[in-house]
Amino acid sequence: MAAMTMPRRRPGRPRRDESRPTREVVLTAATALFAERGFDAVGLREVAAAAGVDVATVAHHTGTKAALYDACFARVFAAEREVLTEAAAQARSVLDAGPDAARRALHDLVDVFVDFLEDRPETTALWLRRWLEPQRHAELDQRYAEPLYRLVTELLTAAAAAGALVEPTPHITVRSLVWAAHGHVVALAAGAPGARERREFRLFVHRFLDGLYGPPGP
Amino acid sequence: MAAMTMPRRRPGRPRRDESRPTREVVLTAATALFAERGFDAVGLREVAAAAGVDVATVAHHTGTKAALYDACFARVFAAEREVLTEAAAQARSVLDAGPDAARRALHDLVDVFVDFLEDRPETTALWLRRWLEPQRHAELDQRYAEPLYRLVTELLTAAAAAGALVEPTPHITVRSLVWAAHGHVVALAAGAPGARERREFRLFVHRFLDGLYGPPGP
DNA sequence: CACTTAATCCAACGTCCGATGGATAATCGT
DNA sequence: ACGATTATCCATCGGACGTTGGATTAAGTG
Repeated sequence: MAAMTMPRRRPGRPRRDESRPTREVVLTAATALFAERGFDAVGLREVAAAAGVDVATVAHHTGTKAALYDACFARVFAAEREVLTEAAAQARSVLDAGPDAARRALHDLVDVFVDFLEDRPETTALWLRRWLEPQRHAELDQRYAEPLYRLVTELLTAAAAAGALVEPTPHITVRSLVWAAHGHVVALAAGAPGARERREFRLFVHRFLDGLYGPPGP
Repeated sequence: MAAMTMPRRRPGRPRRDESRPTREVVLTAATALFAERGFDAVGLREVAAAAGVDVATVAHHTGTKAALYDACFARVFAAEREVLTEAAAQARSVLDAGPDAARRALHDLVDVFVDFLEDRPETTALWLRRWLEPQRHAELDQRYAEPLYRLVTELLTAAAAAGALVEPTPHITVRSLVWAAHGHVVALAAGAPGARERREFRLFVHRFLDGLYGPPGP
């Protein structure tokens, strides 16, 4: 693999763990703690201990505590954006291949979303904290939240325009599904029995989406 | 009005504000602050200042900071429980008066719930904080959250048993509706245009509930 | 009037926090 | 071999925090 892009080791004292950049180790530890207890309840010494380094090392890699917080959010949300953007593009590509194909595409899209949240439950925790304290996350909003909502809302709108489904208020539908999914993750974390709950929630969402496919016949 | 139940003024230094008990003033101020920023980001001196008293007065009336926090939650959740319990009883009483009546009763029930949340948005904030940090609210769960969920879930189950609607997983439906409502309140707080959004969200929920009334005909 | 009771505030204590200056170690470039 | 560069830790500072002891005020009670 391209030796040109493989950066030669730079001068300086070597990292404690050569396998993973210290910054990544710190961010991972901090993300878990922030997700569980929030900005103010987590001390930098605690983050440092969880990452196996000194508090000054944390500061050296991520600056102030607020910058560390933002970096944790950005990393998680960027991963989510990547997954969803691709899934939405795939859904859109089969949108006008008939109502059945469109329906399956939307099912797949929400399944990808729910899979992602179940796999990385800290995403839900961070989103909830962001919603609770919008003033602390103003910039993140424009970079992640708004584009994602717009993406999926436009997808629903396009599906409705193509006659695939009936949807008078797509932005409310999207928002409600997103929140229902977060509620699902919280219920799982609170100890709801796992496998069955996961299956039933997907069926619930599918059933709900199918309800949008035109009014019931007479 | 019963002079017997009207307590004579007890000895001691009079309150600053004779019209409202100091404890209530403190709880109201603390609730707003905790809802907005959470337990750790709010200082007792800040609460005291918002209530117009000294920090020692706060301690005198509510004990430790954790006790003050719990008292705020209990007050808000008790109000919610009161409203919902009555609305659920009313819905249940007309449940077997035919599908149309049952449908209207469920619409009314969720309207009461959404009305309450819109009226007191701090309820949503406190619920989200409780979900994020369940270990801090173990006792509140048993007193408020579980009974409420059980109440509404059993209502849906009874409605399904009476043949009024089709509902394979009532607990998931209830939870999803609750979370969608909280998402609605958060969107309103974030600046979504008010009156229209309120109307559309109710229509959305009604539409969703109506989708449970049997599968679409062939 | 004296005594009790209740509400309020002031001042202080010990603790923990985020941030920082500076020392040390290990690697690279020359 | 030697300075430059980077990573790491130790020690510390000023400030904010929750909590508490004790003084003060104003009412009821006898």
